[in-house]
Amino acid sequence: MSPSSDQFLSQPDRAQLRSRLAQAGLRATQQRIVILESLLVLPGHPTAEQVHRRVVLETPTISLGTIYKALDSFVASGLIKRVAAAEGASRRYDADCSAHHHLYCTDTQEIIDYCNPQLDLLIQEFFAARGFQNFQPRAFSLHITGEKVDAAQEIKPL
Amino acid sequence: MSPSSDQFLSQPDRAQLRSRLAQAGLRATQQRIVILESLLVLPGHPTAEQVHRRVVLETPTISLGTIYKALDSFVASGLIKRVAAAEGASRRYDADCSAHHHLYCTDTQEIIDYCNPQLDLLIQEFFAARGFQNFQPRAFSLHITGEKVDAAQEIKPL
DNA sequence: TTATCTGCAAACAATTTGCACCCAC
DNA sequence: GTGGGTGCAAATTGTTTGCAGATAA
Repeated sequence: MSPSSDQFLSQPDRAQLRSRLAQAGLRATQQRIVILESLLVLPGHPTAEQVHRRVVLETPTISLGTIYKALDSFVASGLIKRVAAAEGASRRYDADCSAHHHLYCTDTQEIIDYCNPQLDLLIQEFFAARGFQNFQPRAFSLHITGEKVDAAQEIKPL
Repeated sequence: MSPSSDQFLSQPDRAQLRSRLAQAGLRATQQRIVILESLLVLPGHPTAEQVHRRVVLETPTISLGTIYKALDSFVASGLIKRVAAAEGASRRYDADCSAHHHLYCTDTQEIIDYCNPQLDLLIQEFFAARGFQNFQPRAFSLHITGEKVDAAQEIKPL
């Protein structure tokens, strides 16, 4: 996270968000800019409702339907992804499309990004050695369930 | 899979299903027995609808509501699990609660079980060496997306 | 200018709930 | 016998759709 702590739309600023939308071939409307910004800023991979709750603070007239339509078009263009989750009723989204893994906190329902290139390599090498019989893999992602703990607490091996 | 190919309820027979339900502390009703059997037999991790479609063949008066209630109680008791999925609108369930991974076929939407103790060990060792800072892991599961292919086709490394 | 997006409201789909009756323990 | 389960229908929740007016390119 970069500095600045005051108002909305500070660090991933409008110009950056605009170009991100443009690169994905999407029209950079006010609504989409704020929606994308919320996806980047909200922790734990938000639902449409959670995005809406944040976005109305800035753009009070925005409708939930617009959130759904924007999220659909973001996913269709590859700008964001739907997150695989076993819990909950609502769809959740991830603005980070680079390869990474997820930590599922059973207490808070948060889904936390976990990136570890060494682990990726380890798994890739494993599959290169003994791969699959009737399946062509394209990508993989590790889902680790557990609980968030204080920095102070001891963490036991799995 | 064991032999026999005639009618429903052959290999995981009623007695076994009964005791599985009993062990989970659930009443072994006719409906629950057939629902649990369908979960074990249907490929690719079914939705409530898919379970219902199979179960009505055997028990025509069973209602979709009963399927939902049964699935809820199965999950609550730990008999089955909800499956993490990024695609689709409906919840999907897994009757196998032992540690295993999933192959997500982007063509058929099937979710195929993948079990590999060597891989599990490799990942466990990796986390034992350099684990997490603020997260206590309890379990992990690898999600591999790709496509099913014929046995004949060549499979390329990821 | 014009194709696309937005906001609203209605429609839809998936899941849950309430309740009278039934059945496994 | 009785507490929990079933079936039905109605209610709720999450998401999609249709369309008239607004707006980015």
